[in-house]
Amino acid sequence: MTSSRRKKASRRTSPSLRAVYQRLLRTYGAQHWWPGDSRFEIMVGAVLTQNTAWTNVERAIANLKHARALTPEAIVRAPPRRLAQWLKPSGYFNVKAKRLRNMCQWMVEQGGVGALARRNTHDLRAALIAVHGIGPETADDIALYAFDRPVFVIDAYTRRFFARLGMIKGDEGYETLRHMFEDDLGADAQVFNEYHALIVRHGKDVCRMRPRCDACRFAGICPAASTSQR
DNA sequence: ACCCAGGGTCATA
DNA sequence: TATGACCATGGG
Repeated sequence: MTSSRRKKASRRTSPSLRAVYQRLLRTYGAQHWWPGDSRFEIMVGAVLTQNTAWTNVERAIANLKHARALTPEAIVRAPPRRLAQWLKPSGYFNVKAKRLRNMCQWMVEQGGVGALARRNTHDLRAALIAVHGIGPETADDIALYAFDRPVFVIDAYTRRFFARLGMIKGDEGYETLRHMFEDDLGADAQVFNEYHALIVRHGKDVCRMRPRCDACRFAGICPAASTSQR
């Protein structure tokens, strides 16, 4: 502890989650998530995009549409072989065929999309996670983007991004982070919707936790750029 | 040729 | 609790 003066508070006050959000929004504009024409299509996309590039998911969904199989009933009815074939472009097609069928079977049992929409957020989330093949992130994608619930989605981009900003460690548990964000921002589905989409957009663009990150500097939120760039 | 993508499950230790 | 293997296609 030298006697040298230190800057008050911190040398650079950690940006608030709100401030980061505004930054991203100004930089990239509204993302209009989730791509999809119906609640069900969004649910299907959430399962198919697990560890998979979205462009591949679009092809699989197009296959389902052309086969007129984009309903829970049609998917439950479809021969497993055929379903896997439709899903082929999205990768992991054998696994995803089962997961998608599990979800659709569950939906039919629960009374369909309309019945799900009437459930409270907590129950809906728990029920989704209970489906084999739907983990916390996929469940939250569905809760937020298909059912407009104020649930903050935590994904790899979110961890990397905020860890880089020094706002989290990065290895916290899923629920820990989710509550952290939700408590800070307040339950606002519209903000959560846009925020997560912007984080993904920013991450997809350039930011991959490299020594240099042009996207972060462009957005003015890179820690390394805080002194030099605006 | 290599790396990775809008994860989740299962088997080990 | 915490790693590692596995799933599989398509784009950079």
